[in-house]
Amino acid sequence: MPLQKTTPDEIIKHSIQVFREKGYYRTSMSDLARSTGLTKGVFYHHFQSKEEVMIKSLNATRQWFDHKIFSISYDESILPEQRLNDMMEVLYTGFTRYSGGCFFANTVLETAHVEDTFMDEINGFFKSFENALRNIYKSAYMEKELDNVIQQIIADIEGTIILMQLRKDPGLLKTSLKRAIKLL
Amino acid sequence: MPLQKTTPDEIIKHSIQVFREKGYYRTSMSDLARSTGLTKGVFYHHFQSKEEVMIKSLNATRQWFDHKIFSISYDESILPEQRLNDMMEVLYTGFTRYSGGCFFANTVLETAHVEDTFMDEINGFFKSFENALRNIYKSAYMEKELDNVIQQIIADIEGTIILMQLRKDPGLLKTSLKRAIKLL
DNA sequence: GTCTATACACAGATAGAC
DNA sequence: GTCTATCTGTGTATAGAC
Repeated sequence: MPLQKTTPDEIIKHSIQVFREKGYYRTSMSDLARSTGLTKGVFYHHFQSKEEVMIKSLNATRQWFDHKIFSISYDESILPEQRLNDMMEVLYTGFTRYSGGCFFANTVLETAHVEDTFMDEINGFFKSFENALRNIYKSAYMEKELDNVIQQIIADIEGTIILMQLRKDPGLLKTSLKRAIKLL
Repeated sequence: MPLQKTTPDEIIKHSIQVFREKGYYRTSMSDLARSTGLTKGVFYHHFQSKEEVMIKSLNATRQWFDHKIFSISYDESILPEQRLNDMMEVLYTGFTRYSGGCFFANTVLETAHVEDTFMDEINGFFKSFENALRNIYKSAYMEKELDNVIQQIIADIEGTIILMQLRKDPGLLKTSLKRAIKLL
């Protein structure tokens, strides 16, 4: 079994960070290759196109959110209030530990009016986000009002992530997440 | 007095729309020229660089918001509730009449981690937005809570504009603006 | 003033030496 | 597998004919 210096997973991990910061169009294949210490030639040995790297980056990020964050919502052994607290805590880390804000929001704004190549992955993320919140807030709101509250929370968080990057102040996100907790 | 086929104002007006939809980096000088029916050569006769066109586009948009929307907040001859209603009505139009969402939010996410060329214009817009809201909500909230409410409203609106473009449903923005009105 | 041609850099992607 | 060289397209920007 031969040793492999660079696994696809490792390349994707670095690519995610570059895409998050620079965006899809502004990121070049050289940028992606360099971020893992590879040359373009080697990089193209692992992936066929920039589009493929992007889709796999979005998908890996989506899976990370599903497993590490949204899954908390469905752990019935814990009280809803505590689940929400835990989820918001990890959400904060997910959006601030590395720079670049929300990978999916960035990609919507960048590509929505140019191509719909990435819409499936993006829609999947926001559906999961919605469902996770819905599962927690459903006990506190009637069906009609529930949609509105979920919408408000996600909008507040995503909007705050914009302001956070503008002001370079992660503290803003903390207060946004507190507003969400207050709504339960 | 010679007739001029294309005024700088007209070029900027078209450029704004292209930038809003495609983003700064994805937009080429050919795109900008074509949007006003000019060739690249003529276009470069009017503007020196893409950066210059972008800054003038942001600035013109900022002035439009100042004059047409934010100014409503300071018209003391009208009741605060009515001023807020009017402002939200025009805000809705400003963000939905043409596609591309919020020019400034788009540009923050696209450029914030690449260059700070446009940060002055962007910061100016959000400061004006904040001040206009502050002037209306100041009577309803104590200084400490006021900041939080303003932050929440802007984040809600900007976040909703993302979701609106994802779902292609302008109705979402209507409900977001209603939430803002409810907070007064 | 307007258009054509073009310089130059860099993008995505491929070929082929080692 | 890794690297270098290269193809092809397109980007920003400029020069110069008309």
